[in-house]
Amino acid sequence: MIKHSLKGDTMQTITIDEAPRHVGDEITLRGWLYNKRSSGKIMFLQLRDGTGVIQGIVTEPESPEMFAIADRLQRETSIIVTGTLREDKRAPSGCELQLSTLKVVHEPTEAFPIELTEHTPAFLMDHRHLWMRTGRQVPILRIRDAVFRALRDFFHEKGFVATEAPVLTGTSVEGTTTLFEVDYFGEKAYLGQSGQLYLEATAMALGKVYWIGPVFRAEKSKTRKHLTEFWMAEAEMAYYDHTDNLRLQEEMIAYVVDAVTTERKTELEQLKRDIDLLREEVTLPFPRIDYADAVKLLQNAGHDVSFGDDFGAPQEATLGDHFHKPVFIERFPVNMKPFYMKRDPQDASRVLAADLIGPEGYGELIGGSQRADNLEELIAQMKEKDLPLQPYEWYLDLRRYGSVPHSGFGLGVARTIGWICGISHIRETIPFARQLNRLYP
RNA sequence: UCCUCGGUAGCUCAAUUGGUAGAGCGCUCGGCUGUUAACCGAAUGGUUGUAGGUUCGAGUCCUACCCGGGGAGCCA
Repeated sequence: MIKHSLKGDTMQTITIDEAPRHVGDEITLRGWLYNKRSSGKIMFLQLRDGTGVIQGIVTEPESPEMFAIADRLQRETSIIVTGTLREDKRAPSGCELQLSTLKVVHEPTEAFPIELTEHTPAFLMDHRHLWMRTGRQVPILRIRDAVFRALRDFFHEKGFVATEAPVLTGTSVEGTTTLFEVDYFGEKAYLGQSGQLYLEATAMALGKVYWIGPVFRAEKSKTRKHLTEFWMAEAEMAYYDHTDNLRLQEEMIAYVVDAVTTERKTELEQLKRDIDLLREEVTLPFPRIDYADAVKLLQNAGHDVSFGDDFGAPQEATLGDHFHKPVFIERFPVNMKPFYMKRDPQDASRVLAADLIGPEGYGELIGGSQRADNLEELIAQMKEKDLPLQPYEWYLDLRRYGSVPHSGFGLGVARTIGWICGISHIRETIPFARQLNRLYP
């Protein structure tokens, strides 16, 4: 609400999501014409403003001039309307606006390209800047906002400090083949694919830290689960061991789902998401399964996997279906994972790492581990992977000056949003997806 | 990089064995006082992805290339 009369009577400007609280009031709405239907001398204007869609009514006998103007308006004309709100079962949203004034702000010069009927994904992605105004896209992006806010609230309540990792880096965490290279004043630099190493340093300064930021992977992946630029929520905690790490992760997921299903219930319903199922999936604790047991489970389910294999999409789907919940796969063989993970003291062939596999086929939501904190062990692990020590001297310093047990993880935000929304492709979870064949718009 | 499917009107798709390229939607016009992606009627709309080949004749068959969808691998 922008202006409020003390008498509560005239010309309040409200947003559409506030409409149910203003039934009987004369109000102003500012938005865009989403669609138009008419039957002879009565016209139904579907108005959207980013918070929702509401129906406006114009009839010819009562207001012939306004009817004539409304009659010629195309979809996505920007308009400001005033009128009286009233309940009506026949209206799509349960209430509607009897228009008293209609002001045209801008009329489109051409027909709006996004029709309300079917389009191909390629066409929609080419028109992403316009597609995002329509249908499911508005609720999805509002849920994205709620997910980000829930993550920040969670970390704040847990005493974490928000921090940042640099996007431009001179070294890579896991190989340069998947890095975007940029020219940095004649030197090679790369767009960061993880903030983890930097967050380890920051955690030694601040205790518990997190950042939510973009990371970049130059992988030529063409799947519903991959983007080349995506947002990760990464956390790093001093004095947290592997068990503490998993407990924090599951609490975070449950917190986010609880917050989003409460705050964005309307949007989830618009997406036809089964909210009860979603809430049931995140009851704590999440199952934990040893990597070796996961291999056996998959073998019994008919998968051709053996110890030492990474799990592909079909295997992840089987695990998700088996538990009907997010499930931690823990203690992977060392050769499957990067150099910085801590070896399991009980079995040096395994690392204290866990991936969180989402239910319903959404794949890996989180990858995390306890980090190697002993200098000699870390150097030995780097040598096993043929990594040069020099670029990592600053990282090794963290093990030279007051090293402590510490753990962390990275959450794929887009995949999490895709799972919460129940949509099949994560390109719809970000305003402007960057993919193998997609750099426009 | 590999597998697979596809490219025909602005959009989504059809077109029999190789034989006159069509429909729905959108835009435009007309009709309808409760529409729900409204409905009904009319009109508009084409270098069939590109290049070459076979043929009396190619959207259809052949070759090469380009672009895209889905999936795999890799990963979050």
